[in-house]
Amino acid sequence: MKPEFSRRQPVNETRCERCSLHARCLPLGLDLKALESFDAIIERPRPLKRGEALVRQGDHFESLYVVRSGSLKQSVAQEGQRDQVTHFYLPGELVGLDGIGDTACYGSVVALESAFVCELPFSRLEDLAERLPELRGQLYRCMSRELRNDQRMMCLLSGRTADQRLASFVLGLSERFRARGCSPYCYHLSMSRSDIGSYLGLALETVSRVLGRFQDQKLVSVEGRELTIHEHAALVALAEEGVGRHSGI
Amino acid sequence: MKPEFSRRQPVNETRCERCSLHARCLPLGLDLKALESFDAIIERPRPLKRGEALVRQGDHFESLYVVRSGSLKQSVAQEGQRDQVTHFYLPGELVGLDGIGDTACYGSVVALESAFVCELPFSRLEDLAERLPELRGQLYRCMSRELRNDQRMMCLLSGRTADQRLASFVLGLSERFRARGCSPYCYHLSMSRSDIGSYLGLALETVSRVLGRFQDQKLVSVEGRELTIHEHAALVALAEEGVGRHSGI
DNA sequence: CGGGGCATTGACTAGTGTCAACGTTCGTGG
DNA sequence: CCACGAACGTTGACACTAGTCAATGCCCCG
Repeated sequence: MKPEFSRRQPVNETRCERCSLHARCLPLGLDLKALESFDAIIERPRPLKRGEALVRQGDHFESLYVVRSGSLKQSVAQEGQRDQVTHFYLPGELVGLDGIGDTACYGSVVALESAFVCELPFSRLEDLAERLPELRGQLYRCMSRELRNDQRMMCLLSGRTADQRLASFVLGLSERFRARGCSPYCYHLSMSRSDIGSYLGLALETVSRVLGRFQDQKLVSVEGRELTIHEHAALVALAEEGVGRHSGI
Repeated sequence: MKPEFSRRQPVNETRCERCSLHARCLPLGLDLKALESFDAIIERPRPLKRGEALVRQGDHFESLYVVRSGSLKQSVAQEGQRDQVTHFYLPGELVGLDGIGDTACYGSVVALESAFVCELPFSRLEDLAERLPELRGQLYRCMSRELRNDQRMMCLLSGRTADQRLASFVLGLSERFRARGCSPYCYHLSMSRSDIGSYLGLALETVSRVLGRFQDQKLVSVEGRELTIHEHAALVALAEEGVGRHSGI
């Protein structure tokens, strides 16, 4: 019988060395000795319940976090405007990079379901990076990758139709699940339609309608939050289709 | 008579020590000795003519660049879709952070007018950062700041009306000019309406119409590419107004 | 002087947002 | 264990923002 993560003492389970996310996590490429030093600065994982906040907008920035299990969303509150969801985080992803060098955290990060995270106090991470060139490189790479992701998102938001946005979203999650060894064709949406809408710049009603349409067209099946992809290629074609908004070719 | 930058031998003019952008540039906070090491790795500035490319999408990533004068835009070409403008760069700003850790440059960067840039070969910058903790910190801070900017942009694109986007855009440029010691109330737009539209996720006709409306409302004057802000406060109010799209409060 | 890029303006319309009503699921507490 | 309420999701009707297409004018450069 496989021991269930949340039932066991988390302390031992979280040694990086033994962590199943090792291959996709920040310390990628560190040798064993370096990995141990890295391991030593991790604050032992914090369990979060659905809806619980990991950081709140405006909190003093102190740490990065890596998702170990579960999923989270980042959202920013603006001037009497509805909260805007800016990121979803899956296991192995790094939370908080946008707070570096700023006093306060840019947005709130909230668990979408039960989750565990590892905390990396940034000052200790910086000290360690001084001695470990590999770690430094990894940090740069992570931030840069995030910059590229954000830019892809900007392109998505400014140039594409609702259908294209949702196709990209569904495919993006699929890819991220695949990379984690989960099924890329059948997965669970831990976020609400409203979260998806906020993230994609659409009304939640539009999200619902477009997913319904995708289902009618047999591209996917959606049952509540369970999503199955039937026509991957068609979704890709849709997402990349030349005729977005202000297309002009 | 003030010597004009572009007429003099650029080699001497570009010593960081003497550079007027010193206070807003990457080596901020380095002591004199460190500054000299930093100076030593800079490839001497490249002049660019309007429309000339600094990097092309897909080029092998090798260097970061700092704008010394003039302005540039980054744009990414996607699958048979019109190019999408993702950034405008003003003097002192760092170009290319999104290429770190990737083999290829994410987008093309093109001069919007005559411009000079300093080239920082990344491998040499990394070596130097090993010895200079201050420089490391600056790099992190720059990347993180860019992450925050991109996120602000994502919020703008996904939640706000055309009027709000343009108000934010005009104010954002104003702020950036102010920080550089230029007039925040009267400045030159080096980009076309089409570039602005692409950047803001609007049709160029919409940009033109909204700027026209702002002018009718006496918020700004626009004559070609010369822009004057008359009612700063009103623009701020407009940009922050709670009723964007899918507002719901 | 002519041409090409850029900007403006108008007419029309498609795509989404908004509002509203209703259905479904889940969790809580009696 | 069941009943209730709240949160979430779906669907329809309608309105309106912003995109598209098209015509025209302006300005700079060769």
